[in-house]
Amino acid sequence: MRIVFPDSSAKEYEAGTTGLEIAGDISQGLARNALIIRFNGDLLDLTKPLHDDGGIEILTFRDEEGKKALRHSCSHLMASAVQKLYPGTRLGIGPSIENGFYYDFNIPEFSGISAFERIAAEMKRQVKENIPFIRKEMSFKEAVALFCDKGEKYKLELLEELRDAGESISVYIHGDFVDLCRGPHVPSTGYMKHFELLSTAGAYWRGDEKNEMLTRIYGTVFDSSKNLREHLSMLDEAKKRDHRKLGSELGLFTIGGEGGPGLVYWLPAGTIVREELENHWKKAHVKSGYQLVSTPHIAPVELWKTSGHYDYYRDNMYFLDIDKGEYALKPMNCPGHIIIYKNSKRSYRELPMRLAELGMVYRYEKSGVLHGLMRVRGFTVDDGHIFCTEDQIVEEIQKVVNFALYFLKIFNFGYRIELSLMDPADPGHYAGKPEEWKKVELALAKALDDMGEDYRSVVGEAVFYGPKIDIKMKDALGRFWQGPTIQFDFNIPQRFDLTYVGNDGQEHRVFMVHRALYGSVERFIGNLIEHYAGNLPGWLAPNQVVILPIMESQLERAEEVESILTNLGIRCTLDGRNETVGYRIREAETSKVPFMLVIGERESASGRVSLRVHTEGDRGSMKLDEAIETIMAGCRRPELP
RNA sequence: GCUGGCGUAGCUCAACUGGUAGAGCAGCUGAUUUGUAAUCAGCAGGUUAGGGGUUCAAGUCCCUUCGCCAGCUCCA
Repeated sequence: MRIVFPDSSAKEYEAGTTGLEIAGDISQGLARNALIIRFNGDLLDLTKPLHDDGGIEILTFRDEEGKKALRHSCSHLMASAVQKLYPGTRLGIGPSIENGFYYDFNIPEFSGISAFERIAAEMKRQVKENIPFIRKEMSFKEAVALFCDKGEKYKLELLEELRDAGESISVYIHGDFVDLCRGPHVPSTGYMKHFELLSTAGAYWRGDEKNEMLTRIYGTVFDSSKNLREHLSMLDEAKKRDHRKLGSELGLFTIGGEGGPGLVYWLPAGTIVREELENHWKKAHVKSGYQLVSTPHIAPVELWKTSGHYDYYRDNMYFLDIDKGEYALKPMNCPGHIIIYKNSKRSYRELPMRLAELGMVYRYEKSGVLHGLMRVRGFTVDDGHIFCTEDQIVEEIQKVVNFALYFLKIFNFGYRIELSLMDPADPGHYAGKPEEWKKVELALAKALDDMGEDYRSVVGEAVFYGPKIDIKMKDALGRFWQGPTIQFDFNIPQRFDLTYVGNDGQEHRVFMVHRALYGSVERFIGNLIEHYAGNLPGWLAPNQVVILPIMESQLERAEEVESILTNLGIRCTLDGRNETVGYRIREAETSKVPFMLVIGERESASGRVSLRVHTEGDRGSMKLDEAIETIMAGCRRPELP
């Protein structure tokens, strides 16, 4: 048979040769690293004998599919260990996921995380034994008989769904363990030397809260102990950067408890961070052609009926009775901006009209989903609504994407753009006419194409009221977060009958775009804290400089320096406490103050200071002006767009 | 919301199978006058999340409410 390689070179092999043998023919190293193959587009086991001509790709841990196969194989390995140690364990599902795998079980008398050691020991034993994974194909009936025999009720339920698929059913066997599985798998258990069991949690069977709760065990596996160690230390680092921990250590905010779950109380230091972010946001928006507005926190329920929120978002809203009317706390800012738009008859000459507000919204979120600043019940959306004509769409989208990227650049976030489009199979689900959708979808794509931005189109991901562009931001640990979002809206202009008078004297339906760049100010600050590990850039640091006189005799000079810095708009504090310099420096370092000015006898007499930079250390003695210059540069606010 | 875990001083954590709470840090007071990540001493701090129950006796066992954490589900 003729085998073609990815570089389009080709070679003849005898029929029945396996992927592993072909890999070995290329190099020993490749054979060692190979996990599975892609053959004529199908992912197959390395050990499967090949019979036809075709294109082969040998996949290793560096390939996404190879990684998945190893992790999925490891979930089988773990399941076999669990089933051996806990007889009577019924298997749920055990897929690979980003960064690892899990398996859901119904385990009788499971002892939680303390069982990990035993499970891991059994897994290691099997790794050492290097048991081969054997694929076996069988008819639907045979498979039912097999799993029925084993009492695997969940597997039988999964099988039911394959009943009419008509394909033959495949199972994978290693040792005594059998699992319903499409594959592919790595050749044997010996491939999973570098695994780690991570955590356990409850999970509903098939993700449905009406079903029974199974025990889920999470783990991960890598191709080398180095990579495993790196991943584990990344998890460790993420834990250290947890914004909830840093937020309370740095005195930025407090959430929940007596103050109510999911409600954020900004402490003075955290308020400075917020104010700086918001002020910069406002300036940047004014400069970019937005008009700032402000709307109330509550509005009559009729407004929410008109907007449609009452129908589809009621369960997440808070209601209150005032006089004889019913009101709702705003879960979104758009209806408020609509009222402002509708305040007078609008001319095409006023468009595009860009309204922006840092608007606090309240949404009922289920108690279990609340998480620090990332998921709360009251938060500030940096909302903007653009009203424009059809001709202006492309340009407005480009402007707003650029504007969003400007904000990510300020903080050195990476990014990835997603364009969410309608599902053409289900046009009834969406507001607006399909031909309008097409037009706008093309306009969004054109806007991105013209800018030369890479993006991924996701069909069927659009919300019902319009297509959208989501920008996911990538932080210092390589994690992606929900970032700026730009959403087209066919629904609201229609519901509120939003129009403008064109140059033809006729009324036209206005086009509307919602956009948020920080998303939620609260969540964004959470992201910033984790991204910077609490070492916020100078302009955001609540306290920018600590002034440290060494002895009481330098207190007067220290006060002079303090007032000089304060007059320059630098946030500084004087720490003249009766403590050693070492002690006060340590405290300034742990509270992550970017700069320290130490003033001793030598400096005091000569108008100098000794500058120390957070995490870097002592910069030595210098003229006050020189230190101020360094401090001002380190605390400079970002350039406006 | 669901499942599980947890809740002891401002923070981090102790208190064996039930025998009426203890330390470090922070705080306060004093001594010390300090040269780049913790000077010393003293003092104070708790209805053990709230409520109810079992017991001679509850931080510890049971019930319940609240909150927090992990995961699931959800996320216009």
